[in-house]
Amino acid sequence: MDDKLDAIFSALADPTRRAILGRLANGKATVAELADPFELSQPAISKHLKVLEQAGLIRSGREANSRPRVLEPAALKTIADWIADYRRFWDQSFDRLDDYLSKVQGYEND
Amino acid sequence: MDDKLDAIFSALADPTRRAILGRLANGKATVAELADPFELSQPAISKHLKVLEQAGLIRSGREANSRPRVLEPAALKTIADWIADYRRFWDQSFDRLDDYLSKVQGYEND
DNA sequence: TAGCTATATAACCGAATGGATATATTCTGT
DNA sequence: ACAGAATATATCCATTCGGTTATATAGCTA
Repeated sequence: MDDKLDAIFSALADPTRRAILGRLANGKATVAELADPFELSQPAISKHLKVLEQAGLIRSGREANSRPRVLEPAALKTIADWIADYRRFWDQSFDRLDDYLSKVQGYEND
Repeated sequence: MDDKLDAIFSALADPTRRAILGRLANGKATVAELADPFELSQPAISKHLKVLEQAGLIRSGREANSRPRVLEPAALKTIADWIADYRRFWDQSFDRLDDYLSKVQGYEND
């Protein structure tokens, strides 16, 4: 599971890959369509797509001549769930904020 | 802002660093305390801490001889907000799920 | 079958990453 | 002022990463 988080977070650490996901949020797209906005070679895009696919963030289809990609939301949920464990640290509605602030400001609490 | 996301996601892409954040969720800790669970050299831990700090995920304090670290929740919120834009893709309550599924399964929709 | 289109794979390169060991810095206590 | 503790910085090394160009593969169309 740690490996899964590693792969997802590091896939998301690249702005090109995040932009690709953004495009796929509008629906499936071919490699050429995904490459279009970037000044990168086609193989560079294919590499990014492979990273995203191995992280489980997208899937490849098959359609005539092309291999369209679609978003795979489960992987995004995986890290959303991970982050949710920290939500109390910024969201007042978890109302542990006071405890947290006392720690940050160095008032002893152990 | 893209740079900020790059730094945060890539800081989180390492299991040691995520474990350090997990420890800091229980309150501030010294470098020695943070290093304790790992079979890594002290400088290696200091490097990880620097990465976390430059991503804005933690802050350094000063206390007698030591430089305790505390969690900095704003950075986590930054990526939580980023992910929230995709929430509709897995959360039924956003009820665009049907649209999404039709795309995934390749039924034409453009 | 030949040629075109869409995409993948291979080989290579420089920069960045994650680790180590050795050394420097800073504060505490005597 | 000195010795020890806590931490940071410097240097080095192997590996990974993100890009390139060149080439291979697969499907479509004439």
